[in-house]
Amino acid sequence: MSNPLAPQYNPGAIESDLYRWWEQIGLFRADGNGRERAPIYVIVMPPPNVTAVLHMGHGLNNTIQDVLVRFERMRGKDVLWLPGTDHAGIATQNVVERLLAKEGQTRFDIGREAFVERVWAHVRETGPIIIDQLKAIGCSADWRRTYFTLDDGLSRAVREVFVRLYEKRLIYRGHYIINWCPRCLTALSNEEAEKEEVEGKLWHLRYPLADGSGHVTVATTRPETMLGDTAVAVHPDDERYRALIGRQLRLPVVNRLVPIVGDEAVDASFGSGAVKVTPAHDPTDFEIGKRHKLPSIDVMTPEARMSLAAPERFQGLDRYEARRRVVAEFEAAGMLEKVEDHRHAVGHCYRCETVVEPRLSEQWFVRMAPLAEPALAAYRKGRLRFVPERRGDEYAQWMENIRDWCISRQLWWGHRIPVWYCEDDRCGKVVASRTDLARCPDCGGPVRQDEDVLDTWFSSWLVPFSGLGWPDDTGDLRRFYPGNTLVTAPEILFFWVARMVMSGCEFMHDIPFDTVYLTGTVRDTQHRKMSKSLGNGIDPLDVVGLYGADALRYTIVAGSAVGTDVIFDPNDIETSFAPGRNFANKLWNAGRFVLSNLDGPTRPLAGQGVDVVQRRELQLADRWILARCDAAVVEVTDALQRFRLNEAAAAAYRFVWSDLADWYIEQIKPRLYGDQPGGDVARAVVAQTFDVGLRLLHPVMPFITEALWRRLLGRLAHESIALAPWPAPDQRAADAEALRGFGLVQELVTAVRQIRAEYDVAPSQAVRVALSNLGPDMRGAIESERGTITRLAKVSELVLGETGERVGGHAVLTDGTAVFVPLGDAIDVRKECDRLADEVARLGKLVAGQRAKLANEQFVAKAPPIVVERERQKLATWEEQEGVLTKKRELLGC
RNA sequence: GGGCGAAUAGCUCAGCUGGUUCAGAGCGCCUGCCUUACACGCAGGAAGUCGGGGGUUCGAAUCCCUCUUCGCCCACCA
Repeated sequence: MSNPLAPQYNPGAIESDLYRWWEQIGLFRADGNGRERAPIYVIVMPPPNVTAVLHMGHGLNNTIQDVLVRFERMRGKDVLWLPGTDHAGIATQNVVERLLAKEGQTRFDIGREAFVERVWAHVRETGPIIIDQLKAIGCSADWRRTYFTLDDGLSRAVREVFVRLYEKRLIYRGHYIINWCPRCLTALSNEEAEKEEVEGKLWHLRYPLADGSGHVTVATTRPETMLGDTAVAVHPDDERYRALIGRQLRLPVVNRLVPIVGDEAVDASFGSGAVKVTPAHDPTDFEIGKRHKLPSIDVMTPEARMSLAAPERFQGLDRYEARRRVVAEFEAAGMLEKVEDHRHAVGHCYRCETVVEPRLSEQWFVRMAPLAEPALAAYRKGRLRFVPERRGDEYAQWMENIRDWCISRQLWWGHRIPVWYCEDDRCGKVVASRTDLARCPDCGGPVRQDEDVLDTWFSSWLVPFSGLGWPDDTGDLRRFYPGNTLVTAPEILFFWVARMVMSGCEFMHDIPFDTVYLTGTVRDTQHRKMSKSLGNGIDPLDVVGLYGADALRYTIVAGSAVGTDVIFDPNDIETSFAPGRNFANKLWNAGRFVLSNLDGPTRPLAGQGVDVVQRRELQLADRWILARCDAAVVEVTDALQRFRLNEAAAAAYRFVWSDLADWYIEQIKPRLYGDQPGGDVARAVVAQTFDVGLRLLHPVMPFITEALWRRLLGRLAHESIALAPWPAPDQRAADAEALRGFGLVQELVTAVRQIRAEYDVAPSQAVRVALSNLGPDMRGAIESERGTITRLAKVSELVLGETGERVGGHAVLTDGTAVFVPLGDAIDVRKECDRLADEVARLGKLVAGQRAKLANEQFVAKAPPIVVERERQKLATWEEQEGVLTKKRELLGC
């Protein structure tokens, strides 16, 4: 019959057509599955931090999500995959940079309104691109529900939450030292300021006493901030300095008098024991300043240049240039005591990696301790679990040491803070409002809205319910909250995951999900995180273009064990993704073979009709593959349930490639070609087992399995494998006898092939094979699989019993069956003797070791009886094999 | 500075509650095959003191201690 499929799998056209078709039949809609009384299952996904480009991390993350979603969907669960594509915050940063680059600008000076309009026009234009990319790798979310941060629905949720927290006094505003990015010109949360160890210096600077009677040495890593010093602090119990407390120092360079104060925060054992106090530029100093009512002098501009508060010759200098000048002036004045190397942690902006500047400013904060309490309790009670488990400790540790969340950002995009200030000085009312205000609700005077916007995560932490329509009481919300599983990247455990749990507890009175699966990170061969700036990334779409989405997905899944990172070599995409590419092609060709040998519906394997295949019609191989198939179902299902995606992929791979393609399909060829009877049975069994294989693989390789499945078994036009039932284990398929029997067939074929290869028997040359000492399993196997053996091992004649010849190749199978391949005088007797000697020696060692083990009274007494029995069996087998081979040696005259 | 993880074949990694998956897979490598599903394939093969050392146990890649090397998370000692 004609074969419509090309021998080489060509993913391109197939994949895009299939995706379109899936969308047409409403496959991904939770309300379109047509299931009843199904358990509820929700997976939400994180905001991609790049707007228009999918990177490998997202490829990984989304693939794993999709594998689990498809698995659950096939198991009949009502799946809602809520795709949270947040385009504010981080994403917008990228949009802005791309826009600027496109227009050759360094910044926009077009005013807030025009700017926001400009950015959002671009977002609207590029937004769908990431979705198209996710579609290209096969992600099956319900994209209609994709949310954008500035969507009306989401804005309502954000305001609702803000107002509620404000009214509960869990949101407050105040002057504190926050992390400031001088490049992004905004405040950052603690989590956004990534601490990184750097090699720095510790400068020891001398500050003279005002009366000229000596000096005090302070140690600092940041000399430039001394321009803003307003005191020097020492520990009140420090004998060296106690007498100096209350005295004045003359600050060099700026020539200002500052007091010496005593404060417990000072560690007398570090540096010189005296610390310069700069309340405007250091959190500790800020606290000291508050305790001693010291003035704060902000010597820097938002861009981290020296401000007008600094001496004139420093004004406008970059902070590092100012540092050099300050040090130089100290040195010139002989006030630089020494400089030491010093490793310390410095905060870096997580967007642009600029060194963060601690800066005193007025910001909005969320009081976190009350919110963390129930979120921590949920974990402690075991209601929330992490995969891998150890991530739970990180979660708990963060919750226990939680600090208030700085939520205001001095950016032009994102949600404006919904707070209005009355501009009438006599009123001065500050209102948080769910709706825009035009005038003061108290005095009716003019109002202005806070200029700041909210941290992008302030909308993201609400996604599990805001994405379902909250604060309205929607059907989605009742149905899908709480969900079950969150799959995401470990980098955003605190940014996002922990905060979602907190918001869920606070606003929905329940945790949003009970399981958090944290994926690994994609790294290059030097274990560096893949990133655009390093240029060590792989664009998943390149891989899709080259080998198809299924090849990408299989490779990703096969490589991601729980709790470990995934390593790819960006310089060798071909080798990196060869496993997936090869397997996709293998599957495709197995499918081609099966399809070209089916010419209509196959006979049912179970059920009532007259047509049903009877058990006695099954050959040993049929029973074997059915048993293997059942084992594969159990393995894959179990692995997916335990989030061991790599094991699921490996089990399905083994079943399809090793069992089905390498052995079963080879076995049934004569039957299919009509050279042997029973073609209809072979067709029925291969159709069923291949069908099961496709379904087991569908979550990992959706396109190719769908393409093959639709052509198989005369499916109806609207049927999709994605909605086919997940294969159930079938006790009736269990068949230990068939597994043993066909296992021996495999052993025998392999043994003959080995002998053939060993003695360079030409591939076209058939050989005779003689078997002796066979057990009952082997006899049964020969009876039903004689043809298989002779064909696969290229055997001209299979003789039971001795042949009387003595020159040839020997082997012995695990059941003790002796295999003899007579090779006449063509072979080197010496060589065979050596081979046998090696084999006997190997067995001899095993036997000796085993005897010693069993002679050990301790072992026999202490090991479980089952283990002891097993070891006895082993010994018996080895002894028998050794005996057979020793006899062979004697016959050969070795 | 505190907490955690990893080290297994040339490369990337599995090996889960100690004992029949116990030394594995894929890629790479060597040999032979264009056998009418597939050369992105088939058949065969070489290759590892399971990072070093010590311990527990009848038995350790697996559990404990220690050292070495990488990595991650957290951290206001200037």
